[in-house]
Amino acid sequence: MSSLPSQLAARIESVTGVDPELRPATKPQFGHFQSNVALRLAKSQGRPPREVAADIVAKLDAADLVETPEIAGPGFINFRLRTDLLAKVASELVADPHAGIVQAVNPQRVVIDYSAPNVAKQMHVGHLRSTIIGDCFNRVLTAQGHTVIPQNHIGDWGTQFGMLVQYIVEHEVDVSALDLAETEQLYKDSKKAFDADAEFADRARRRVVMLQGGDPQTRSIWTSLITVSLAGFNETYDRLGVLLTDDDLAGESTYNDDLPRVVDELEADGLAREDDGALCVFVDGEDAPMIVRKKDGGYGYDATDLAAIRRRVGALKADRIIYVTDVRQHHHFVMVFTVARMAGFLPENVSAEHVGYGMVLGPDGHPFKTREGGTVSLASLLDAAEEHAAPNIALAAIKYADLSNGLQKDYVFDAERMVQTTGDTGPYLQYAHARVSQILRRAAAEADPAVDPQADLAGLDWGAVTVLEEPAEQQLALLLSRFGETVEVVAADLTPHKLCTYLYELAGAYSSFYEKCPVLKSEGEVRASRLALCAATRRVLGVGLGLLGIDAPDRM
RNA sequence: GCGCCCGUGGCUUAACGGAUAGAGCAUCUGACUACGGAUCAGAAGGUUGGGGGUUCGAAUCCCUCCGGGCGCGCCA
Repeated sequence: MSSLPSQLAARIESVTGVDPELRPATKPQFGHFQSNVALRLAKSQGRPPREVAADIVAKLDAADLVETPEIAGPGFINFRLRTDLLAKVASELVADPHAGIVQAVNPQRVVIDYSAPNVAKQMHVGHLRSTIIGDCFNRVLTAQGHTVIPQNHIGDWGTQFGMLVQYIVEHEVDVSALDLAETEQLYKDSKKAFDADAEFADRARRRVVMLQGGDPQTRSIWTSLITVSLAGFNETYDRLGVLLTDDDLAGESTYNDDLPRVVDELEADGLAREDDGALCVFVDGEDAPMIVRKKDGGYGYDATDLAAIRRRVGALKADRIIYVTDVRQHHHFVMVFTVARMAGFLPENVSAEHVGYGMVLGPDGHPFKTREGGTVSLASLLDAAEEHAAPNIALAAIKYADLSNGLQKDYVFDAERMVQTTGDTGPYLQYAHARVSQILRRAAAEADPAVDPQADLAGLDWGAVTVLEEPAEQQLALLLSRFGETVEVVAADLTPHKLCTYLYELAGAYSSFYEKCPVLKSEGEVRASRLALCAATRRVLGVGLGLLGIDAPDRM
């Protein structure tokens, strides 16, 4: 069942022949939805816009959906949904297993590449965004009925491991006894040795060859590093409350064996050729080539990403691939997608999108660094927020702050502002959810004193919304009806901030309703209807916050 | 040098070519024997960086200038 505006839009289009571009009304006096279709058609028809509009309204068959449309201003057509329809939609939200989220007609297999921390290093600010954003996409697309295949492309391969393993061998370190912070220190020490000591650097390079060749001792140490790292990552994922598990791991090393074959194919197809010692793919319109094999015979991340695409399309059977990395890599992915298309790794019917996000900035407005100039660990950010609020609220604050603005913009990490419970913040939404839960809890207890106050409120039967007399009730019902269409847009455009805006408006509409329309103190049908409206609000707020990866507490 | 992104009230920010540019914070007024005031109602605050152009209509599209960020062959 499609959303109300898409049903209405279809009816209008059957009259006009073109997309009516139905949009939520910009102002309450313009009704619920507006269309500018008459303005656009006026020119080609050579008639006054208002006349065209009147013609459309006369031919439109939608009395079961909307009141008589109004023609306003230069020729806009304003629509107001029937109140009984709004009541019906709101009533159905509570029992609907999908809470109004429209299920995909053609479910896809969607690969989402996100998080991607580096082995032997703690997760830092940069990983916060990738992890939170990717987690949100995962939840939204899953809720629509798609099969999401998360891919955690961890940095577990490359020259740095030669350096690190060599250092560990020479200093006889027992990796299994270390935690992630300690391996990160080892990494820094080995880097220092690598830069300062040419002989060590040579030994490190030979160690890379041993790693790739499968030398048992080297592999054993490498495996230990991964084990220690995963323990650290999983601790962070657990704290962040994200869906990633070890099943989603597909690090760079995964593709190691594919690289020669991938590159050979490119060369055989005539796409790749040697230039200045390196094997390159030149792309029209790009001044620099993609280097698929380095001068020294090694492979870089271009080759790895091509191999990953090939596997995601082939073995994982992806219909859509989404990459969540920082915006600076945008051009890299444009190149990878282009070359993958040229090589046939990425067929036309599989889409590939790069979602770039901006940087997290420190209080000074510059990229977040510690006082010593090092990277800020993700854990320390969580600690900072928890100084101001309980863990589940602090986490909501961080996630909401991260998701509520356009993704590609940088933002300043300001813990105190994020945890504010007033205004456009995560805790404000949680508060609205807690307040609506309180009303339902009290109503349940009044109806049956034996009811467990901790009972699952969603499991109770709250009846139907039958009365929408007050403007505040109508506005709340209208917003509830828009949940499905909002999720559709967010899933298509990968724009979580639109879901944030929606939920904030919903929480605001509920707060206004809460002030103007007593629920428990009202009587009879009005009381029953308002309780049902509360139940629907609680459900949509809860499910909506869940799509953002944010906890919706019944009390706080 | 080439390319991409950005510039919206004091601050943070929304707006898929449409009506009077919409919010939040901060500021100022109101509303508490309260369904949890962790709230609500309201006020004030904007020539959307400047200048041209296209359009019935531009924050949005095009040109140009100014300011800021990022990326440009063997790091990922």
